[in-house]
Amino acid sequence: MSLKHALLGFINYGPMTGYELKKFFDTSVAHFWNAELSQIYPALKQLEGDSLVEMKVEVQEDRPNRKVYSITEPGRRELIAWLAKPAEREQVREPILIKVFFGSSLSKQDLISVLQNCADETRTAVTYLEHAHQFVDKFVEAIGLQQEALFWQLTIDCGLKVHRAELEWSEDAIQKVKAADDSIFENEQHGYDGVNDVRSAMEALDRVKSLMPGALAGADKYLPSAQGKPDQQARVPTRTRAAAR
Amino acid sequence: MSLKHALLGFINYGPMTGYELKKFFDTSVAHFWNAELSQIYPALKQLEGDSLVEMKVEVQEDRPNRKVYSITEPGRRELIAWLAKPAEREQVREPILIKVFFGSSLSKQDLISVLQNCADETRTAVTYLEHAHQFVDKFVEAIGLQQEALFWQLTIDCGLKVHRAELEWSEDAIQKVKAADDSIFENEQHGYDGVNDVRSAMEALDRVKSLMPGALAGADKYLPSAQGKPDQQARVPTRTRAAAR
DNA sequence: AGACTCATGTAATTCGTTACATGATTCC
DNA sequence: GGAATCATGTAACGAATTACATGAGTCT
Repeated sequence: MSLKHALLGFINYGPMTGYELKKFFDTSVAHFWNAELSQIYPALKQLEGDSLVEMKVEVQEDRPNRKVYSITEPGRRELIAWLAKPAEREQVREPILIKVFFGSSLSKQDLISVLQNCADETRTAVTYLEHAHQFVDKFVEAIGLQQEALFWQLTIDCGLKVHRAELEWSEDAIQKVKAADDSIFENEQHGYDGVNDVRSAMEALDRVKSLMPGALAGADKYLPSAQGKPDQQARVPTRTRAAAR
Repeated sequence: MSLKHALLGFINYGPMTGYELKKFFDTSVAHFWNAELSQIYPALKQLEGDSLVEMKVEVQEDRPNRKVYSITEPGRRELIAWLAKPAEREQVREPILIKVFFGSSLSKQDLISVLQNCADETRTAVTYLEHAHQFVDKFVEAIGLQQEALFWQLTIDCGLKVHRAELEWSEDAIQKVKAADDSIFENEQHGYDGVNDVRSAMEALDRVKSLMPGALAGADKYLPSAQGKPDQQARVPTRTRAAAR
């Protein structure tokens, strides 16, 4: 679980409270990780239960008491062990791509609007990250932690490259959609009973798979969902489903 | 919720069962959406409850009965309305970037290994998507659905661009880490009580924010977590915390 | 007066994964 | 004989979001 380790990482900078952790999240790793206070507080309790952090109550008169968490030796060891392990890949989920995938059901104009909106939002993200770069420069100078700059900037570099690629794609996609023949849009969906069609599509799928042996072999490595499953052999079914028609 | 609409999208191609839907997911949108059968079956029930799809049991002797779902008119309307709406942005979560962000706690070699692993996995993903491109070409030809090719290929284009950008970044990052001074690694963390340090860092944060008015103004638009919240004014606190030391 | 800061949480709900359960048939 | 295909699910768990709750103090 990444959240707990991210918390450990921040607490390793110095003892702090849940409230402060939230602030650090929002101003430093917000572009690749978010955490709500309602998630941070229970997570801290669990870390404490596992003896990875220690808590001290700091009594305040004018304000609510603070619970200051500091890292323990086992906590530091756990953090470093986790950091050195290969990173898990999260399953990608892109609603925009679902919309594009089923784009033939939309009018050309509606699809372009959806893509335009995506491009605009991505552009905002890129602008944000460009500022973030300068922000980090000034911040590390202000607190004298120049040795952290490389690592922090690298995370921004990643976001910038990826978002610029996405922006490029969406602008490109708009051009391709504009250039496309009108006939492929607002696809009238056929009302037939479909059993034959879906089954024959499935057979075609199997046939193409067998024509491209190993073509999709990367899937089980690439997709987190298929990890560990053996490389299954694609083949044409012997009992042809056409007999059922 | 995207899953239900993705299911609607597939069922709109023609009536099919949950089991078949899973196959379509795995061979066509797996690179940007995954769904387990245990999630698909209840989702179909809900869609049926909302009258967006209809179910017919197809009795089979040699195999378990099939529940074939077909889309209804309200279902088609709901699908098209959803497709035309601007796409939600999912919160990005990148464990690899957490590791890089706290990279100063690792040895140079350990950080390079983590990045190397990331690069290798990303390369596999790129190769997979390159094959997927050809796969779609052959498949649309086999079933005579050339009019869908553009939309399907666009989703692969997006994955390719984004993953190539990520690959470029990770190779770049490896070079930068290799070139970095050894002294910035295996950062010995200070055991002091930290209250002053974290608080002064927080003050520095506020100061830099006020030096760059509007620099991080994009955050609330860019980050899904902060959407809708008003553009808050960054300012230097008047009651200086230094008094508390 | 109203909003925001500081500071803590709990509860409900959604979304998704993993594990468990069944059972005939068919492939190697 | 063992694995996989076909075909349906349920149950438990984990991660994350949203809503709710409290309450003094400070800023505009």
